[in-house]
This record gives sequence, structure tokens and C-alpha cells, in this order.
Amino acid sequence: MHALKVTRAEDFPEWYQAVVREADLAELSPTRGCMIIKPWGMGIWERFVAEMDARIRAAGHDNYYFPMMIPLSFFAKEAEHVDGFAKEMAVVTHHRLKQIDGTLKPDPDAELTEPLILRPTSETIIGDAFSRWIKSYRDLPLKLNQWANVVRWEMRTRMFLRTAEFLWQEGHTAHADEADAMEETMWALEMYRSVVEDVMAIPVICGEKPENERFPGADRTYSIEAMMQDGKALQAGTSHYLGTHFAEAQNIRYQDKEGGQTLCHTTSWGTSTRLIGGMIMTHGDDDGLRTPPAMAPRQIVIVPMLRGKPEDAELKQYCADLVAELNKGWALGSPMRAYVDIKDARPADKRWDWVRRGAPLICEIGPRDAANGQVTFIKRNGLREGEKIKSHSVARADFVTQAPGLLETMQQELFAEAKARTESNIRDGFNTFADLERYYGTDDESAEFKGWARVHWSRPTGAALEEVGNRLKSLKLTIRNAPLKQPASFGACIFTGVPAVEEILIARAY
RNA sequence: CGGGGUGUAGCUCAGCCUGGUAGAGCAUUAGCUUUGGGAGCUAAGGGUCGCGAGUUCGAAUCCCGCCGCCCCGACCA
Repeated sequence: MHALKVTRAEDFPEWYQAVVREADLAELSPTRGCMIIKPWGMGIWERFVAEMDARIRAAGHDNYYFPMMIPLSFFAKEAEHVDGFAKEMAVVTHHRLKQIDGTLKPDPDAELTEPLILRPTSETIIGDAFSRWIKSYRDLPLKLNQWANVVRWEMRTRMFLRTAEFLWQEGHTAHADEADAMEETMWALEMYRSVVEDVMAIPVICGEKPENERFPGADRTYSIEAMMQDGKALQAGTSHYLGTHFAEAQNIRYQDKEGGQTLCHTTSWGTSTRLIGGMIMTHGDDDGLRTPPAMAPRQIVIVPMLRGKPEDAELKQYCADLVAELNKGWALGSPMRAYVDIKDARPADKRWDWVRRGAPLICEIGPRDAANGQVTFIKRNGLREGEKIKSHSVARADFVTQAPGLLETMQQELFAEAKARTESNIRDGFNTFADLERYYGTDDESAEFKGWARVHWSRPTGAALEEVGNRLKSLKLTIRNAPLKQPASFGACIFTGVPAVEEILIARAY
């Protein structure tokens, strides 16, 4: 019997929601489409922030904070950008409420002369600042980052994966030329890969988005794509080379060494709380979440087998000493995070709570363990042997010595497991569109597992690309990206039959 | 925004077809028992049956409208 009522095989979307709820990550709020991130979920996000913020700063970026509300007129400046976001913007129109016929309503006499939009992303207001801050080539490169909330009025929301409000990080940089801006774009992509793979243990494929999937206003968009346990792709981070589009729209220029006024080349890059959804769908099992040790707010949770008797005091002391000792140790490059759960609840209930949350190591310590100087624990990956829970008993001193290694091994095992699953579910051998149709089927009985397709194409543009998109859409497929690692030679284009120039990944996506 | 489903106690749901004034399990609280692993017994508390209007002597149940949630679609750096 599993800790969750729904299994992945029975109903993947139901199972996903069960994990979010049962692992105490988040819940829906009374505000439509928005979620309340609970302590365990927020702790996971904060781990992500800590890891990524350190890398962003180490590479020479400073953190800033721009307003959540942006004057509407700012968005009118970049045409493609407007097209991309206009349909999902929340607009602030009034600055006062008034009792009208017994109900609170926006005061008609308090309408803003210019509406404000809740930022869906900050290119426009940051670009405005750039145009004032950048005067000379000596001011470049300018490298900013902000941790913020953004709002996109989505029609259909899903916890973590797509909500009306979410938390993210947005990097914005300005450079003297394309080469420097492209270096930044690729740096951000690689930095994302390293955090997502090394810290979250989610394997990804780095690549460039096709023209029709670009960020509105970008010259080139790169992404990291991750395969979920249902075979769907999740865009886990994006990095954009914006060319001079925003510089033109917002007059971001610098005086070059020859004294001329030159347009800056800008970039932007972002990752969001969506990654937590990706972590759930990569590492979750039928007992809940398996939190990668590097991401776990608490890596070792000790559940004392308290029995409401005098000897409880001794047992509590034993556990407190053990935690203190563990917290002096280091694992995965940080001090270990151990915790004793002394909540007045039944030990078995507490154990299962931590199993569902996915604490990497859960120690269940009773009076006998304390008397014998032992630690009894379970590993969240490899939790069961058959149907039974598999527990381990070792001497306390050995546990303290082994704990960092256990956490590091678990981190590697989770990554290796996901990596193997991803690789074995990317299929080659599709030579024509008909091959794709055969594999993915024309009618959607989505219960059957379908991974990704790796195919060659001639990289059509414009109307021809749109046609390709439509054909794929009939199979509910999208082009995810063209991996940075390309083969030496290409076959025929799967769509047109002409010689191909690029290898791309095709998948169903979140 | 379109199609389908659904909404009854904190959670999972029964009751609805065939109208008669609210149920179960889990959870909560209290007591006793139990104690190396999601305990047992007893008792108690907890519900404007999503919201509104209608039919009726009487509506969780029938009719109409609206809303939320879930799935599919459209849309979605």
C-alpha cells in the first residue's frame, strides 16, 4: 500500500496534484489561479534561490528590484512584445475603493490617467532604466538580475506549472556587441543547466528554440528541456538574445570609442517556480515526492519514538545531540540540514508525512536505539523492498560519518535514474512525418507512454514553418529545441524530404 | 473562452434517478487501553448540501441561471 491514493500509472495529472497536496508543497488560494506556497514548498524554492543566486553573483551580476506595476505605455514600444503578452495582462485602473449601493467598488472618480499593468516580465521597465544608465562603452556590459513575482492571466492554471502569479528570477544584460551578448546568453543557459542538473537532479537538453517558439521580441531563444515521467517535455528555463530590438524601442545606446552613438545588444533569461513542478514530475513516486538532497530544506529528519513515558526525555536528548552532531558535518557543498520532529503526534504518522514530503533520510529512533547507540533509518529513494519498507540500523558514530555520503549518493542516484529514463525515451529512426503519425497516433489515448522524437529537418521559416507547426499540432506535438550538440551529418528533412540541416527534438509538452 | 465531468463535515465520498428536513470512513477533541513502527475501544464536536432564483405543503434531490474546481481543446518567453 502506497502513501498516495493515486498512482502515476493510474492517473498522472491526479497523482501530480496529490503530491502537491500530500507533500505539503502548496495549495490553491481563494484568489483564482494563484497558489499559496507552503513551508516545505517555499523551503525548496529558497534552496533553489540560494544556489542560483550565488552563481549569478559570482559571474558579476548585481541584484536590483524594479516595480511590480509598469505604465501601460511602456508596453506599446516593442510591437512583437505587445503581441506576445497583451492577452494575459492584469491591469490596474483605479486607486481607491468606494461604497456604492452597499458594495465596495472602484471609485469612478479615482480612475488612473494611465493604467498600470502588473508585470508579466520586466524588459520594458528595465530597458527604460538601461537607456538612462548607459552612456558610454565604459558602462558596458551592464548585468542585472531580479528575484520577483510576475503575473500572467492564464486561462488554465496548474499548480507550479502555470499559475496566474509566480515567482521567478529574471536576468537582464546590455552589451556593446552581438558577440558579447551571445556569450552572456550562452553563459546563462549553461548556468541553468548546471543548477537544474547538479542541484535539482533534473536532466535537461540544452538547445535553441525554433523561430515560432521564440520569446516575443527575441532574435534567438535557447531553452533547457526536461522529460517528465509521463514523457512530456517541460521547458525548464530560457535564455534570450534580444539583438537590438529593445535597444531600438527604448533608445538604449552608448557612445563608442570613436564617439558615435551605438545600439546596445541585450539579453534576458529566466527560471521560475515552475521548476518545482518539474522536480515533482521527475522525482516523485507513488509515495510522494523524493526531494533531491541538495534541494531538501531538511535532509535528515529524525522521528523519535516517543511513548509518553519518563524515558522520553533521554530519547529526546539523544536525538538532539545527534542532530547537533550531524549539523556540524557537510554534504553536497553545504552544512548538513538535520532536524528532529518532536511534534506531539504519532510517530508512524510523522514518518509518513516525511515520506510524502520526500525528506532524503528519515531516522526512526526508539529507546532501544538510544540505549545501544544506534540509528535506524530509511532512505527515501529505495524506500521499499518489494512492498515492505526497508530500514537500516547502524552505530550512531557510523551514521554520522556515512550521512554525507548517503546524501551525495542519493543525489547522484536520482539524477542517474532520471537521466537513464530520459535517454531511453528519446527515439530516433523517424524518417518521414508518417513515421511520427504511426508512433504518436492520430487519436489521443494518452494513457500509453510516449517519449520524445529526435528528427532531422531543413529548418523552414515563415509560412512553411507554420505549416510544420500545424501538422505537429494535429499530433499534439511541438518542437522543443534544436540541441546544441548536433550530429556531423544529416539525413532528409522529415517534413519536406529535402536535405536536412539540423536535428531537433519533438514532444508533447507542458 | 468551447466540450465533458464535478461541487454534500477538515479530507475521500454515499444519498439525488423515485422530493419528507443530513450520512459513512478517515481526521479532530476527551477518556481508557496499547506501544519497535500508518493502533484498539468508548464518547463528543463539526455541514447556510457551491451561489441565486423557481416549482412544491415540503428541495441536497426537480427546473433555470451563475460560480469554482478537474480533464480535453484553444491559448500559453
